Amino acid sequence: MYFSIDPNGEVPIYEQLVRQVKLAVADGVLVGGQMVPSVRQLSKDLAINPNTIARAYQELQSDLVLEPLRGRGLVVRRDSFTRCTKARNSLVAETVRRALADALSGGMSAAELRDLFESELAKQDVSNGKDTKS
Amino acid sequence: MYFSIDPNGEVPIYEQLVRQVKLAVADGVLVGGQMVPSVRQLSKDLAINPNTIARAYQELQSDLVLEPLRGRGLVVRRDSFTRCTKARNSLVAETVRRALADALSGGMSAAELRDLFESELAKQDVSNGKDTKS
Amino acid sequence: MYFSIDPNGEVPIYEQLVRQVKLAVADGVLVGGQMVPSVRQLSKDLAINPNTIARAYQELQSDLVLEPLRGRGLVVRRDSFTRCTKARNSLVAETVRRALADALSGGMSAAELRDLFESELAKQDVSNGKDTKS
Amino acid sequence: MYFSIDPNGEVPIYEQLVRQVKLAVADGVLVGGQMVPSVRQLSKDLAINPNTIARAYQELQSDLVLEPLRGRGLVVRRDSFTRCTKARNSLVAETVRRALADALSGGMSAAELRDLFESELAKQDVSNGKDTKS
DNA sequence: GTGGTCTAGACCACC
DNA sequence: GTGGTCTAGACCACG
Repeated sequence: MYFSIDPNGEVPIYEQLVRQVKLAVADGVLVGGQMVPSVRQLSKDLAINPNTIARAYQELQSDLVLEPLRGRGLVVRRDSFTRCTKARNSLVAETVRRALADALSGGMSAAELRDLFESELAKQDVSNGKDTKS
Repeated sequence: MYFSIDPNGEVPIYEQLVRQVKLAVADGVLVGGQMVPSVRQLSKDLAINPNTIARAYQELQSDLVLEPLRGRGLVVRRDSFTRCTKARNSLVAETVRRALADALSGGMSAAELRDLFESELAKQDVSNGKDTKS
Repeated sequence: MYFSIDPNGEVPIYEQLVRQVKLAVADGVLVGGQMVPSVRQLSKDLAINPNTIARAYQELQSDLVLEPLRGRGLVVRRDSFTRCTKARNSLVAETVRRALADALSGGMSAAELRDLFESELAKQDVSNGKDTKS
Repeated sequence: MYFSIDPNGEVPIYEQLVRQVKLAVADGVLVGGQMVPSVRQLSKDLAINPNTIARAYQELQSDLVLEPLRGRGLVVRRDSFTRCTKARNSLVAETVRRALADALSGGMSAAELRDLFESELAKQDVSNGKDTKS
């Protein structure tokens, strides 16, 4: 289970991590009870400062997604699947809402918008389709 | 023609302004040759620091949306409609793309996603319907 | 409005700050809309690293006690009084509960416990009485 | 005589053990000369790392609560009852003091505080009453 | 001026 | 080994 980080993107690194962990839980890639990579390990793998990883893990704890096994590491909470699914839904809904608001206030018709949505969906769904189908 | 600014939102105030001007041009609410409010005027109307307005207008000039009318203010460039429409399209496309990426990597099915999109579209399209239809 | 920090105590500095801010809001010393000292200012006043202050303020934001006025600083949210009062109550209740649990499981009688409580209350209430009464 | 450990609580496991042993001595559940369970035994019973048990027992020896019986294990010192009672008292007093400090600095009135104390006392005293009385 | 992010490196407690 | 805390200092975006 690995994460892909864009250190030069506009969204902070720690937030990319937080989001990806939540999405992974919602997707079922990370399941309750499973350990996440240690701070030091991830730090090496992603070539990112340990403090940045720690901050992401910290936020995931206060969001009740991870919990500490003291002295041993961090695990995904068993009750976090529902929470992460909800988080995913509101995250996506919010982004969709922003897209709609911009589109409509910019005079884009509902038809154009729907076309754009479907074409983008076709692109991304295909590329992920193989994994999803298996 | 007024703008609605959310001073506590996550997107910077100056960027909200830039975006709203571009969307207004794409929508046809602002047309070539039309003057935009003066920095001082907008600053009072929106209760926002004049520097922030100035920064937005400056960016709109370097984006070739506005141009100065020597000593009299700023006007919408006559060739900016196409440009703003393109900007709107790529802006919306980008947001849609992000929503799709998050949704799919979080295990949301294409069907769920489409439902969410349509329901949000129904909400916002209805509320804007009157203006759009005219 | 100043805070008293014990840098050598067992509780982390940033948490002492978080708690004191919440208690100050519950007490009415900090009211909605009021600005809190800037990170740099507090950092100088308390002789504490700015990052530590920032972390406390960060937590206070995610706890919906503070909100940013972008570019200008942080203010107490107008709806945080109730929240902080509740936080105070559960904080105190939790501590009392722990004291009771230890006392009873250690064979201390309810009478002894009540005496101890009243005597400590007399001590601290007197010392704060003057300020409270005014 | 068994201990109840919360491995995810905020207080370290070894300290929970130390405290519970002292409280048991103060309560009279553990008396001078009595043996405590072996490290290996407790480790299995509580599903806790033996090192953690060992650390707690070590601390209890340096606190003069336990003493080794050469080659046979650890026993409660005959003079430890008074010591543990004092430890219990200062432990409880300290916790009460912290609760009071937080309550008063958070604007909670002495009356509210007393109510809270009595209600919590009623709860816990009732539930422990049967055991205590027997 | 404000807060936010990231890096670097040190030290600690816990298991 | 694990995470947690703190310090130091740099850089950035925002108003």
